[in-house]
Amino acid sequence: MELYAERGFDATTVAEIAERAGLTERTFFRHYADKREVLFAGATELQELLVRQVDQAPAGMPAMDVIGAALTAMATEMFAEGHDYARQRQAIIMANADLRERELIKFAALGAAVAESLRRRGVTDPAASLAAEAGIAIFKVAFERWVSDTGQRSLAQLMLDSMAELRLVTHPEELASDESSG
Amino acid sequence: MELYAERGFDATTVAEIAERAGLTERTFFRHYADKREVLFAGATELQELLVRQVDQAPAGMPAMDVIGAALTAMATEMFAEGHDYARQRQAIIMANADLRERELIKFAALGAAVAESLRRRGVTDPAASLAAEAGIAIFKVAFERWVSDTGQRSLAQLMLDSMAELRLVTHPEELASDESSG
DNA sequence: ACTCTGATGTCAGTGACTGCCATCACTGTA
DNA sequence: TACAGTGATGGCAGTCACTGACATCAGAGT
Repeated sequence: MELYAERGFDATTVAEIAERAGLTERTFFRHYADKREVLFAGATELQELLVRQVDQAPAGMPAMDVIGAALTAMATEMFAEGHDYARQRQAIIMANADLRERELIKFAALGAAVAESLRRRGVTDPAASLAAEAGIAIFKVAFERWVSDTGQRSLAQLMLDSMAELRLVTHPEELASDESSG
Repeated sequence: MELYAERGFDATTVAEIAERAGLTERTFFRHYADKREVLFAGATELQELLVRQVDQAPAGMPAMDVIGAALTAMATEMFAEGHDYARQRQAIIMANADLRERELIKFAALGAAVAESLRRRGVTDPAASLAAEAGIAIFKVAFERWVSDTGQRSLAQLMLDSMAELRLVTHPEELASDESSG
């Protein structure tokens, strides 16, 4: 992380990382599948947490409500890791095309895992996929705001906001008077 | 494409591709940014077509309707490339993690471009992003079905189906009697 | 014949990643 | 203590994607 922040991702060699970490290049690749994985090590925990939330949601709850509850729960529990750390990591990721790719694959894996969890709840197949994708979209928007924001609002709150906005988009006939002000 | 299909993506070296194509390895990299790009060369055209459709949609049309019209138009115009070719390419892509990553980045670029196009129409920022993401989700589901299907139904029809299903997920209160039968 | 330009070939190099084998710390067993 | 097994690590050589620098060559214009 230090080296990536100092000189950028591309300009950092695995040999340098290994040296700074006090181990061999060979050993580095035994811990991380590739150079990028250093930045995405926590993604699996995040996925497990989200899936657990969906699995444990009360039966009969509508799919999007389950998603919403899981997302806000994740936002509260998970991102105690710190706003600054998340921001630095995100800056590194956004500065490099390969890292952006890897981030997308992580999101996709998240979506797939959530969809599978929804299916376990009895949600039918297209609905499960679409609800999961919508959830990921909500998460992306909220997370992006949280990172680029000065840090005033909590990730959980931003998650709720972005969820409400998705409803506005897909249910335009429900809107009262919000259209002209947004 | 031949080599990828014959012996797999990983087992195919750029040197082999260059030899089969009758050119140098160096020249290959002048045409394609990397080894994967061979399979995604057509993605830019697809993106331009989609953006053009959104840009040219009548003013005042709701965002999701614009997306829907653009997607079906794209489905009709674009995928005259052939079902078999698309299926072979998709098999190659799904068999390799790096290729799946690249596909996701292409989808993300598509989404970003569509969102930008929606913003040019005056759609406000969160709505534009979310509508675009929803459009991509619709496209993914429809495309996946089209590829894995025996080829009976057109991509355009599958696109309409998946779009209707997204509405069902996000507007559960509208459903008439479909829930128990799906 | 000359020049300019763009596409290609040639060559050497960097760096990510892998396979193979030796080493070493640690654990359980006699 | 001695011994064997196991898991993590180091060391080393190799493959291969990808890049930069330079030479070459074909075609267009003059």
